[in-house]
Amino acid sequence: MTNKRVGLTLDKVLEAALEVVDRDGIEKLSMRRLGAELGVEAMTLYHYLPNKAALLDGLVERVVAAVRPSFDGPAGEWPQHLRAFAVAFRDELLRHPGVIVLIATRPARSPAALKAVEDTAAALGRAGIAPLQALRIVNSVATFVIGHCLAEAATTPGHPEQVTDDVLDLATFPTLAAAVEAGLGTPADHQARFDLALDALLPGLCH
Amino acid sequence: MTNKRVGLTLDKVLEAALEVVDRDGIEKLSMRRLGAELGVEAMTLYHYLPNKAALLDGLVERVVAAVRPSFDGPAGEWPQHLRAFAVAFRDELLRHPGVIVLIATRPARSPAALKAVEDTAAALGRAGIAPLQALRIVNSVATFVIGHCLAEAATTPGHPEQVTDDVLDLATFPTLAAAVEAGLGTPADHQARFDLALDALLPGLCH
DNA sequence: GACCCTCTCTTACACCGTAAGGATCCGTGC
DNA sequence: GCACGGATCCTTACGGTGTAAGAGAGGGTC
Repeated sequence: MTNKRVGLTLDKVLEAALEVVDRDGIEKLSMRRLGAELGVEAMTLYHYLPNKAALLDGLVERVVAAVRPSFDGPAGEWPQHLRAFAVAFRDELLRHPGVIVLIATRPARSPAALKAVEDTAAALGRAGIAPLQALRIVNSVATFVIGHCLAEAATTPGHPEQVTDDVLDLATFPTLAAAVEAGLGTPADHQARFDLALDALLPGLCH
Repeated sequence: MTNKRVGLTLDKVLEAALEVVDRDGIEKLSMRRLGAELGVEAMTLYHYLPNKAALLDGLVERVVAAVRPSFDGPAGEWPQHLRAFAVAFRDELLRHPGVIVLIATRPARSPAALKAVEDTAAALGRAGIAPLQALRIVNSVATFVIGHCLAEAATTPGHPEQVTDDVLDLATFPTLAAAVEAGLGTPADHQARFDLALDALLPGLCH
């Protein structure tokens, strides 16, 4: 109709898509809605993307690329390196809850993501760990964070139905009820669970 | 058209749905297709289910209920209990790869699932662990298994594009290339990674 | 037979991803 | 100047989705 140039860019498209997902959830991200968000018809987006799968892949890449672990200790202390990565990864995932399932589902294979993995694994290699074992360690930490964040985001405030759902039957589920009473499912609990498991996993991975 | 009674049941519907997912993948599960599978129109299914979400929840419940950890050691050795649960859970998830993402996304809140959690947590409680801590431990193991299986199923043969994708550039990703050469991404590697992380996690959770 | 409840179907609506092709704009070469 | 060509945007259309609304058939009970 209007046919006015909007000055679109793949980057702008992805940014708008991430905005939609963060605001309305992943299930509300459609080509038509994203187009409307950008003041453009849905089909216009296909000038920047071959299909919707590429859009989702772009979101994954964008979020993964934003993970910036900050650890400036000596290169030899790779457990701390892994911990910094895990913490930074979780922080970024929780910033974009709707994208977590995408990350869990379509592993990032972009050069940037592969480079991050390669660098971390190479650091382990310099500590005398064989490549296969190094990648198992890195992947273990990554999948742990993803699994944790999926659970955390699924029971985080704003999401439908908490663990503390309806009244938990004290008689049939006493332990569960007591745990909910003690704070199960709260943000602090998620943080504590993350720390608990990470502190268990990391030392163990250094056999 | 035919309007013949088929003798449908919620159980039969769920079973057929699981069959479709196992055979064709979760994205091919639609009400119309499921109806066709059962010799019925799509809308007929709504006599057994309020909506599609309930169908997916039913699938989750069905798969979760099939997890039957077998450990007959003394009740006190709860780390072995948790290990048996983790192994049985993974086995069942890998039997239904299409359902994993559902399980990761919509936590099971059925009485049966809650009872399984309650029982495990209660066992930890008998070992002197506080309810909140017990549930953190149980949840840590569960989310770990889910995260691992998501990654495993996403790179399992039959799924699109392996890690060993195109030729991995030996120059830019030497560690990665070496790991792939050594068997990264094979079923044996996934098993090894699962064992590695589980052996790291469990002793650590017993602080 | 009359009734009612259970089961099934038909129709319809609003949404989805995207294939195909037309319209407009703009930079470049003549 | 002007024509051309590619980049950008739109329109239309097709087959798919979940599901709301209501019609109609089957079988059990009075």
